[in-house]
Amino acid sequence: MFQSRTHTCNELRLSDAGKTVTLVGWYENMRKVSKNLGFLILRDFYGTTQAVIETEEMMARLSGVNTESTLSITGVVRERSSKNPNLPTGEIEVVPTDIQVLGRCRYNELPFEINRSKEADENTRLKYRYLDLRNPAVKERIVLRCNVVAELRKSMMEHGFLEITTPILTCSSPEGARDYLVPSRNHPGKFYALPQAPQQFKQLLMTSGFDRYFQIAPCFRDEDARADRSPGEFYQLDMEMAFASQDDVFAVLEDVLPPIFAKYGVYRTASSAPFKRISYHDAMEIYGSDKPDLRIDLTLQDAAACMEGCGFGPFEGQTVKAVVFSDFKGSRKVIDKICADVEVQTGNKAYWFRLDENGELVGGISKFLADRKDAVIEALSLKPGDFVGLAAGKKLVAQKTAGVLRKVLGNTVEGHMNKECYEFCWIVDFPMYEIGEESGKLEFCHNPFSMPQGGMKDLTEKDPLDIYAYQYDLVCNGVELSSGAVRNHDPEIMVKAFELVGLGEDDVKAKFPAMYNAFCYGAPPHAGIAPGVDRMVMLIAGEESIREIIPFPMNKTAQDVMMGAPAEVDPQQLKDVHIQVVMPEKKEQ
RNA sequence: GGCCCGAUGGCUCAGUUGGUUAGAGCGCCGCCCUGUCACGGCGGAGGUCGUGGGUUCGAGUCCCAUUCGGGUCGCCA
Repeated sequence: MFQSRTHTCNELRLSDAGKTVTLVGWYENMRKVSKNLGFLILRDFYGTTQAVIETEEMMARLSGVNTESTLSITGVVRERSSKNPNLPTGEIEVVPTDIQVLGRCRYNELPFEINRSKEADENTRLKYRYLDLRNPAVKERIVLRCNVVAELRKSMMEHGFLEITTPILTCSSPEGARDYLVPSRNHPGKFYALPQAPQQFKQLLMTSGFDRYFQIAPCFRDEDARADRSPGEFYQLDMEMAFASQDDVFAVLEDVLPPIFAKYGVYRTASSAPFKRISYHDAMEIYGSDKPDLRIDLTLQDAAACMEGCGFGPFEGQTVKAVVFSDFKGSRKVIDKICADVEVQTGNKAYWFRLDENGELVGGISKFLADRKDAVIEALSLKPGDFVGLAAGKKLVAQKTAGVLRKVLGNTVEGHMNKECYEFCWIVDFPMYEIGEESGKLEFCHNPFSMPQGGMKDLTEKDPLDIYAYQYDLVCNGVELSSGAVRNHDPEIMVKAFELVGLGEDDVKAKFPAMYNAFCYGAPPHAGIAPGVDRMVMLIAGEESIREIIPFPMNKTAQDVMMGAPAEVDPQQLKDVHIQVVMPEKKEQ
């Protein structure tokens, strides 16, 4: 019969010498030194402990037992004659009197070596995720996630927020991402949708009088993945506050997040309150991004004026943005790599030149600037040793490309980035409306729930494109953690806001019936935000891929290669929910 | 859907302007080793080079198509 362990594999110390103990865990490996002497490493969740095999009998117990089998080892703790100071249990070893195999590993070759699984092909790791997770370095990320989530909960509760769960089966939202649909058995032809976010429910909770709500909320969106965006499902620290302003929301997160980042992060320092606030307009002008990495001290400058008429085709009649990098030490090879990276990430070219130590413009597009050297130096305030990166195009394109160039430069070349910290900032004052690129008509910039700054007055009097929303983003180290807003709780302002984009009261009622109706019964002003839990843990862990901090991630194409999802289902199941599958036509050759 | 990169033993990778029998490290198997700890030594097994065409006397290498994976743009209120 299975005998419970007396200690974990990270517990025994020199003071335990002489005790009889039982350890359980995975047979990691054996360093066999002779026929009857070997050092077996047993690993459990907590750590590893060495067992010394020094009798024929015990060696025979392990004959034919593959590594990664689970074992129970009972024996006496003994001081090692040669200690290993690098291990917590390195001063002792267990001399077995009994070894039982608890769960046999049937394969002597694994898809990858457990302790090196992070080097293996990602699809193989995901297929054998249960083996990948045996790797302490992989498992550690999941433990970290647990700790961070627990701290978030604790801190939110301490700030007076109540965790309230909201429905997973709800209805399709007419705005935003593609929904995941769930067919209804009892209501033929009708569908539930998985929530893209608990947005409307949390606003309804405010209307019901719950003053401070939060939830570690699962969110579902059927959109394509990125390195920092898992497909299908993700978690948000969703929160909402009644009778609250933008500043009230900021104050809570400025209090909650930095201590957790500093405690668990790979970097031990985080911005303290208040975080820097940057308007959307300024962020695009100065950083070329609405999610600037403030660890990089480079900024964008306008270069169109001093480049005008220089004869370089891509600059003609375009906005030109420059990033000046002082004391540039990169080689030509590095410059080419930077330009190539920018092109991959933006689809647009980056250009450059340098002001060398002798005060001459050299490299890149410098030959186009020969006739205006002094003017360029003055306009961009250049000093010898400066590198100038450039991007051109329509205003937004030039800004975004230069923004990526700024980021790549800062990350690649030493001198203008202090990596070892978490720099938070708020991006505020987003425009309420924009002219849609495809439609050419006025559209909501972000979401229609936000309160326009200036309220009804601005909606009726101002040019819609000059109206800002109480809409904000939380950014950390160049990663967008969250959007949030002061919500529009006034049905009249809501209808007016919709009228500007050609919709009316009927549309508001049709799209958000519960919320509209609820707001007609006396709603509190309220505001909220929903930072992405996965992205926060990713930043805290210092991981580049979001898959490293999710226990069972899907691959890029939203498949679970371990479980085999998505999968076909039994025809009867389809019949039950009144679904007929129409396969897409195959492409003609 | 567009663009970029990749695919070579179980894992990670090398493979020259196309050239004879496709290599290395780790892992695995066998033997040796009485204090290892990334143990060491000797030997061994294991590869239709993602798939299908093509060019060529000859293709891992060049061309075309295709599949899969990753990154990115679109998309993500």
